This record gives sequence, structure tokens and C-alpha cells, in this order.
Amino acid sequence: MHDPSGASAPRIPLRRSFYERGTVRVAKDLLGKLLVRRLGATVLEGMIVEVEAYRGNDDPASHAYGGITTRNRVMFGQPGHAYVYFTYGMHYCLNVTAEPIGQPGAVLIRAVQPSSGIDRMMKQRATKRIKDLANGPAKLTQAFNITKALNSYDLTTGGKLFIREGDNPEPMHIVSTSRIGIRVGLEKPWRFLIQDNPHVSRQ
DNA sequence: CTAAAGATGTCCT
DNA sequence: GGACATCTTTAGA
Repeated sequence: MHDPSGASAPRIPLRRSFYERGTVRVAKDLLGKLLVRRLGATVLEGMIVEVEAYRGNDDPASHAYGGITTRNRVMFGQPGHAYVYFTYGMHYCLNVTAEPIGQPGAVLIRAVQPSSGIDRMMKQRATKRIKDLANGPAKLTQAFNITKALNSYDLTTGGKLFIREGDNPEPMHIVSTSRIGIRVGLEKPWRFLIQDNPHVSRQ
């Protein structure tokens, strides 16, 4: 089928099967995808350029390491849902759940490269530099107006929040490093970013 | 019930 | 490179 808009990828959300895989694999595959947020008639979009994988059992840095709690229960549920948590008394962070039901796993979205709705993001962030709009896990939730209200939201319905393929996917080099802001689990190289992309939180 | 840490961002020197 | 804001969640008494 020919898409009259010229886009090479349909504007539909990634399927459940994308998320129902190992957390690390899902994390790598999320790079280059587009995070989409609908705010009424406004649509905010940005390419995912940096992520981190967290899972349970063998990962002491994960919120799910100590077993299920009120906060982390979404990580144990159906894959393809948003896990949004509040931290440092003022910040929200967005994760997407992975792994089959009953097995905890989530990918922290650490940075996106804004592509649509930039004016709106600037209002929400009080910044005019595009590079500073969403180059950090709490910066992007502020730019995209993502709060605890979206915790457990289903990302496969194409509603207020979802992830889709990029319009013009380009070849990219993926770099892996130790995760940021944790004190344990530093030996696992589960932070993934697009090499040389200026919109990541740190090089 | 109480205490301490936290998957951070911003401003300052 | 370091201080600090700010408060939920969690673990432990």
C-alpha cells in the first residue's frame, strides 16, 4: 500500500509483541523510535536517543529487585504499559514495561530528540534551547507533560501516549555504557544511546 | 511510626 | 565540581 503522506512508516503504535521480549533487547530496539504524546489537538513527538534497561531478580539497581510493591507493580504486569514514578520530591520518570506478564522489566526513557510540538515543549519547560528540552529522564516528562496520571497507561492503543516507528529511519551506531544515577548494578552495561547524537543527557 | 534514600535538575562557584 | 530543593516510597523498629 502506498502512503499518500510519503511517510515510510505508519503512524500506529508498536504492538504488544514488541514489548513482550527481554528488557535489554527491547531497550536497544527503542532507539530511533518516536515517542508520541497527544495533548488535546496538540501532538508532541520526539525520537528516542537514550534508554536504560532495568529488570528484576538479577538486577540490584531495579525497583523490582526486592519483589512486588505498590509502586513497582506495573513492572510485573502486561508488557507495553507506562511505568511512571516520582522521585527526588519533584521529578517524574517514564519507563515502558517489557517481559511477559509476571516477569518484571522496564526501560527508562532517558532522552528524546524533539521533532514535533516544540513550541508547546518550550512552554512546559521554560527553555528555548531545543537541546535542553528533553535531554534527561525528568526533563522529557516535563516537556511531554507526563505525570503519575499516566502510570500503567497502555501504550498499544494509540491514545494519549504511545511509541511508533520513525518516519525516516537512518542507520545508527548504538553505544552501551553503565547506567547513570545508581549505586549498584554498575557492572551491567545497560544504558544505550545513539552515538554522537547531541540530544542525549551525557556523552 | 520514623528515618533515610532516591533511575534528577538547576543554580552557583 | 558541588550544594540544594523537595516529598514519596520503602525498610525497619
